[in-house]
Amino acid sequence: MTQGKPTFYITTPIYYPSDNLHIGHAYTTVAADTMARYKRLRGYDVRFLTGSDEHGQKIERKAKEKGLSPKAYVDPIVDSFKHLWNRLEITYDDFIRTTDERHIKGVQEIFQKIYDQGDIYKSEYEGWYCTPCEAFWLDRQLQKNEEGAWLCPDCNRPVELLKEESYFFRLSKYQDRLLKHIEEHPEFIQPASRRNEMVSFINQGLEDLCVSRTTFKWGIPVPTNQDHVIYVWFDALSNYITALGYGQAEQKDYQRYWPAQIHLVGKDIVRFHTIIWPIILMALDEPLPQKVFGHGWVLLDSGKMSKSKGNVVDPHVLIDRYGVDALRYYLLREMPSGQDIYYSEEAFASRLNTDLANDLGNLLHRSLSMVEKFSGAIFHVPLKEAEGAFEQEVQALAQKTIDDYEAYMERFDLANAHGAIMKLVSRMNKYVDERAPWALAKDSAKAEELKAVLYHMGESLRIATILMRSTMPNVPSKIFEQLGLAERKDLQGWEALRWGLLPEGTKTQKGQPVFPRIDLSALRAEIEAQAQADKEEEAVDKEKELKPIEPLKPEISIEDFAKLDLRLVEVLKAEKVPKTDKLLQLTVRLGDEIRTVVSGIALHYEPEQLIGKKVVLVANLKPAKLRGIVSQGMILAASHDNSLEVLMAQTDLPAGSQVK
RNA sequence: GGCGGUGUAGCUCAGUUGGUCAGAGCAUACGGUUCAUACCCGUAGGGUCGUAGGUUCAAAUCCUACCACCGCUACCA
Repeated sequence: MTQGKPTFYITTPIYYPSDNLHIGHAYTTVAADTMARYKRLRGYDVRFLTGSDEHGQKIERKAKEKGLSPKAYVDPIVDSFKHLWNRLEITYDDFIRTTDERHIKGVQEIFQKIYDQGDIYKSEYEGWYCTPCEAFWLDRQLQKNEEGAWLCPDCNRPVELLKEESYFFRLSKYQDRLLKHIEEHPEFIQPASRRNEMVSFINQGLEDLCVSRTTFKWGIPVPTNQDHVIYVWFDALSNYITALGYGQAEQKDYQRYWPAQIHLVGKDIVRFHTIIWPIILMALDEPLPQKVFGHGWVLLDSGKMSKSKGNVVDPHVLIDRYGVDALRYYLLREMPSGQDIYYSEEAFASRLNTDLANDLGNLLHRSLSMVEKFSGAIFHVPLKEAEGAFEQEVQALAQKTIDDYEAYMERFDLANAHGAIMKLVSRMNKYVDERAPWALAKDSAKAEELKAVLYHMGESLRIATILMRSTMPNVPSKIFEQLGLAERKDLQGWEALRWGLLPEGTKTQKGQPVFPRIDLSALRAEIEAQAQADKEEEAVDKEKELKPIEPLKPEISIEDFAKLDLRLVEVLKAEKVPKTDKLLQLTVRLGDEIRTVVSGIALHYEPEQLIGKKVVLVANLKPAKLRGIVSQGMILAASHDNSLEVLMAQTDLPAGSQVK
């Protein structure tokens, strides 16, 4: 049936069901869907995959808190994913869950194969683990906060030191091959800035990757060792091929669709997709995907959107308010290729008004009004002689628009692809003005010219609407209907992207405007009111809220504590360490001894605020060099989130007093 | 600290290999039109193209230094 057609396999990341999805996820999936629809329209045999990444300690814990099995906890969340994708009219061909039997089987096959050939080996892993992020971090990746606790570089929460027997994947063995591949295939990592980052990352040397865990159970067991669970990236990335049947009995789809044309991912996970994943495939001796495209983030004024910050924008609300077509258009039109955008509802509404309501919607509406008034609601094919320079220009631009759109889409430059369509629409509005059909209508000698003008308006709209079909699931068919082409499916497809197909006698059916204008001033007022309400609510919440504290460290004895020698010291001098953000160099007095201490508190204290104060020093800490300065001890401070306070004595105890 | 990137009109940004490159869209002001969803069309705004040098007949476009911001990476007792 579809034999012989070129295939196009596109994927989104599989999303983690720990919270609701926000418009950032919506962007990724809408972008992939638009590309999938575009390729289908162009006649490709498309396979579009999305899914959910359901394993891991975090899910296990959350489920336990709710008294549910992990699967039972995750099921409704996964349903909510599918519900959102349905509302956004995402036409995925397959939705893979990492809890699917097919995936589990496939991952175990993959793991076993690589293990058997010696690229996975058992060793012992000791490392810093961030529970919320479910990630181990290398020493050199960690950040240290002001009181010396190691922090996760991702979420800035404290990490724990864990030791366990683990399986390791020999990334290092494939390092050179990977680098060579990246250099020989410049299109493999897009955009180029990401490629450069990955190249420099690889050049620093890859360390073998820990690919199993024993600290939790909720995952895919290592086939030959049930104490171990296969860890996140090995599990998650494999979805792209297990969904096609890899490692299972039926591999027809794998034969057909692999390698993928594109993995669309957020820029934060480019590294995993361009280093770990290709190396897994190399170890399997399978071909690599053609392209990994790392898109930017949808940002809010208050910072990156993330689940933990809670500042999400609910796509459902936006769909209710503006409709799916408008939301999809906005996201794709505004996000510059590979860059971030700042989302605001006002910008969204403004874009909707200018592009869709004023330009496209209004062009349709005014065109049909004129056809009704001047031509009895019928399009006529004009005589060639009636076409002048303006008509030539319009026809040429229509063809250029098609070419540009296709060129941009091939480069995954969705913003410019949509911009190209709007250029045609804008030109047509100007064309109407230039040709003034209402004037032509008054002169019976210009009847043929009038036909030509109306025809060019209709034909441009038909072409622009075809180009919008990949983006907009609903409105195009309404436009075709109003143009009188509802029954002519043959004039709505990619093969109909040629000038002059609008048939003689087409009867228009003007309807309601397809994109109603948004009242911006009302919206601004509403946003204002909402912001005010949020603020008040937030203030109340803040008072009530008891944030969970960081987990306690293991118990110690009094002897352990006695090893610490804490002393009160007087700060004599304080100055910023040059070329650092966080470091202050303090000169402190301990009895009659003068010491230098470097402390990472510059973000919270001006040097003057500390001079003369009595602070607590870990006096017997082994000295260490920081930025070339020997730090003889460490100053104690309390911190929470982004606030920090250095502990100070309130009375006039002498410098050198013990703290215990 | 290393590597890379960015800094152009009020806002968002285009500007290939140096010579109509000083631009587009939005916003604003004024004018026009009436077919249209107070829409569309036109005109204007005088932005030292981050700063300071340099190369060149000629630089937003090349070089150097510096400043600011961003990304990756390292460091942060």
